[in-house]
Amino acid sequence: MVQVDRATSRGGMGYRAIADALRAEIDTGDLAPGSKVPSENELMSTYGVEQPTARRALEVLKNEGLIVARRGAGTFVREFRLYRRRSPARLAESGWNAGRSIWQTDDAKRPTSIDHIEIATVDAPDHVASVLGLQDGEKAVVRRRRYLVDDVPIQFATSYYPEPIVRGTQVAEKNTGDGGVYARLAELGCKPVDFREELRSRMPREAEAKLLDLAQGTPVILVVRTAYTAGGQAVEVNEMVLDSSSYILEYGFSSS
Amino acid sequence: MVQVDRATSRGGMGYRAIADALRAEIDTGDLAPGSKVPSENELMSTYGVEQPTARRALEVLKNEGLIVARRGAGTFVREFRLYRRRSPARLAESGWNAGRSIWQTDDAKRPTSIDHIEIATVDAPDHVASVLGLQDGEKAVVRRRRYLVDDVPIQFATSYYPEPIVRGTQVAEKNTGDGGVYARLAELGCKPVDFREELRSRMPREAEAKLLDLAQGTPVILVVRTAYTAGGQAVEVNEMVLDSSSYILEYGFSSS
DNA sequence: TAGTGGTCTAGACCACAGC
DNA sequence: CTGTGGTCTAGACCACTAC
Repeated sequence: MVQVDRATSRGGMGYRAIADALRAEIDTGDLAPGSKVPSENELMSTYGVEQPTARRALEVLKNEGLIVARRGAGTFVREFRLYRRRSPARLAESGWNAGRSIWQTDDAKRPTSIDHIEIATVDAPDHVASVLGLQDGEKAVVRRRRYLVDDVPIQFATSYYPEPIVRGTQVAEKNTGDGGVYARLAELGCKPVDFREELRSRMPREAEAKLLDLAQGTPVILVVRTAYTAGGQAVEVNEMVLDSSSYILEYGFSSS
Repeated sequence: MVQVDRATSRGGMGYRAIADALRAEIDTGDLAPGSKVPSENELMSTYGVEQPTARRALEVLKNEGLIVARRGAGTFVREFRLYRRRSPARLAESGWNAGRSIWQTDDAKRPTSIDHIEIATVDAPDHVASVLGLQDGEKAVVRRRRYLVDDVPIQFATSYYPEPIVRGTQVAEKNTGDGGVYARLAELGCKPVDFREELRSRMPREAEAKLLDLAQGTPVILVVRTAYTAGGQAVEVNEMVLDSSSYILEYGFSSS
């Protein structure tokens, strides 16, 4: 009796091979975005495997962010709709920058909104206190809010400001007035003029996935913006959590 | 006889609850980076579940990028070592930008190298040809290479240049000479002075995961840099694939 | 009600690391 | 050799969706 390598071939296909086959169909477009992927039952008969094995194949593609399952309905190839964020924002104007982009978006007319606004005065986390130069006992005003495009959440942001500077101003109120927080800071003699943004990407924590309604296999992009006055003082730290499946980030700069 | 909701509680814990418990231990530091996570056998007896269930719990954390399994050895809490990439590079010099960063790195003395260098003349992909303004039939010189830090691959980059411009120059050779490609382009009257970088993040394709030796649950960051001459002509498109677990990206800019 | 995805058991065997 | 992670079967039951 011939003994077949069970873990790898077993004469049939393993869940990896099934995942590869489906992924290939997605890549070539045979399975177009939005279309239905074969059900577990169909995979079982097509590839001659049991349900858990068929299931694991789909699990792989879910974790790669290629498909989404809807219980009772089926599993579908994922569709993406990207939103472009430019830093600095003036990049949106024409210039060498107006040329063709690698990825196309159509954000111009998509309705945007904000919800979940929360304002508080807190002891800032150590890393934030350090950047803002807060002394022992000095607090921070924190503003949290969620951004939506087409009523879909795509970003959650948490901004910190030195409490001694913004105490009693509109920075600590829901309505920050014309020009927003930066205009208020300017009136306080702390106009932000230099900016640094630090970025990372990783898989989301559970709370982040819930807040942004992320599908399995969707990383988040962490953007931390620090704003400095002309004097070099940091007056804002803004920690943003972005749904990576909804964003293209764009930066522009010139050599000296 | 009391009927317990089987899918959720069953009296014991589901794989999600087990994953939550382990994740909490990682978050609090009870399970420190590098330390060994309970084996499948231990989870089975601790939580009174079968092996596949214990296994699925670990699978969740793997897909979140929190742990890595080494067959025969065990499963371990992941350790990260971050490398900082600054754009523009001059940000490295002092100034308002020299202040404390949110994430700390120690790249200064880590040895970096390049391998897998490949150079070819090809028909550029449509989106690249469009950006470079290539006419029908005009080709592109493409340079591919992989970047390593501490002999660990962290980035794979593919650069395209208009073949009519760089034909027969060192841009199309392995050794690009002093100052690299940008110095050669300058000599050709095509000095890059303006830059745009577009970023995305997503889970890696299989080929990307292999090339960068990525652990499960590790997204990639896609960076596409387009370089323009003073005349506004695009002379380089550089598509980079970054291991998100190894990188912090930093951008700086000033208002007006 | 039928079909689809989601969870779990019970048990088997394979591949690999470390002692 | 033992223990660890990796793969698979066979069969059960639950929860949800669409008809």
